[in-house]
Amino acid sequence: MPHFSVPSPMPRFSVPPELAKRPRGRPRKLPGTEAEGNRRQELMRVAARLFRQKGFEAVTTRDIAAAAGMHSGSPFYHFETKGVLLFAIIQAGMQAAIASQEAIVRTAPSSAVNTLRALVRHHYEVLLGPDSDFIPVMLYEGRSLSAEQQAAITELRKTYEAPWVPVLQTLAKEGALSADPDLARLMILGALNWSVQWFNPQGPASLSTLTDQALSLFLRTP
Amino acid sequence: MPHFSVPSPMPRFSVPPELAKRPRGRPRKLPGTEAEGNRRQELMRVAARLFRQKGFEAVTTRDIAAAAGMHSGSPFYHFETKGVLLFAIIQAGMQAAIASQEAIVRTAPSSAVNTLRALVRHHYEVLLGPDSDFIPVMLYEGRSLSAEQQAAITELRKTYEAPWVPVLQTLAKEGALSADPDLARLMILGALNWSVQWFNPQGPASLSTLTDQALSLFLRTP
DNA sequence: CCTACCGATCGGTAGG
DNA sequence: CCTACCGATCGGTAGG
Repeated sequence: MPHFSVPSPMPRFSVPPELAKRPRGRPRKLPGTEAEGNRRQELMRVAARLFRQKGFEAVTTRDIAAAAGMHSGSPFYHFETKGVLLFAIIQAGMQAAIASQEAIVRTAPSSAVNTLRALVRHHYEVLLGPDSDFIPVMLYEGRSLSAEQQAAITELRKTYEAPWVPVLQTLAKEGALSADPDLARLMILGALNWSVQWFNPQGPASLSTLTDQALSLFLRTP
Repeated sequence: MPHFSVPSPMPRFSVPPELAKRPRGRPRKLPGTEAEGNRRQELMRVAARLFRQKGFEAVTTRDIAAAAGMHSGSPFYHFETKGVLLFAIIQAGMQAAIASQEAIVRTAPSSAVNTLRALVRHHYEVLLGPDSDFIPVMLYEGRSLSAEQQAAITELRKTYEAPWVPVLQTLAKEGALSADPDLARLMILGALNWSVQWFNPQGPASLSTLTDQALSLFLRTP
């Protein structure tokens, strides 16, 4: 007699589909079930970190589940598909970045130069600051979204970039910026976004240094 | 009697491994078998286009085979693994870019500003010109390489960026560049590399326009 | 380079 | 959220 009894597998009959129907999937979120929202946000946090590190396609839903301390099927309780999870991350990241940027623009508009400085500094924070994986995921994994999802994110990007437009136009008029403001915006944001590829938080350059150097590079201050 | 005879499947016996051994895989390339090199390059070309469009992980070896007009197993006659194919693309792209850049630097060194202009223009060509998928694949898919492969590519990148260093140092000394030359290099290359994300060949801006605008943005020419 | 295949893995799901 | 599973697909391979 073996000490451990092997659990005899229940025979699985294939259930006729018409009898198998019953409501499934995520129940509507009840107000007050805070804990569920916490698990959802935890999933987004760990998934964003993995997506940033290895890329959306290279990360499996099992990786994500394990990183969140769940079993393999459980992420699908919170997100219908892996793609919906990616979209939730990117959308939340953009909404947060838009909100914090707006707060900054509202409180620091002494001059066009200083406004640009605040925008650049904030952008670096969003890209490179602690716990900031959502925007890098948008920048480098947005391609994996569906066309409709991409269109929605494009709208958020326009909203995010909107405050940059008048500032760069003003600087061009003042002679501090010597390029077409629209192209300058694309080039400046490109220079900043690329820092995700090489920035080392343990390195010598701080976000303040990067901001100062970027302003020096792009603007001619007399 | 059915009109079409169903091919009776040959029973497949599992062959004892010690009897199944015989030389397999890519035969050594004989000198003169030009056609084989052509197929290999064609595979690299179509794979690079697909990798750029959809990302390395999202492209299957079957996609690549179909795009090259082959059957699903045939790419593995030319490349041991999908990863080796990616590495071949990136390595070839870097070697070609280093060679063409060197030719440019050798023939146009009238001044530091003009040398930078030639470097920028050449870099745009490599990123956005016709049939130029290899470098964008390096920029955005290099993460899928193994650590050793990445180290090899990093060496090639250093070689590629080497001519930029003295030019930017000279411009800084001349007062035409107002930022640390090393950070400036990272930011300028970032601004250029990001153009892969938004540049539209059918749009209004030509590569010459981009080059002029970039120089105006980064340099203060009196 | 084709044919025919395999083991592993993956996103996702039924049912609880 | 767990258990137990499935169909599809994927990179890769033996043999020719």
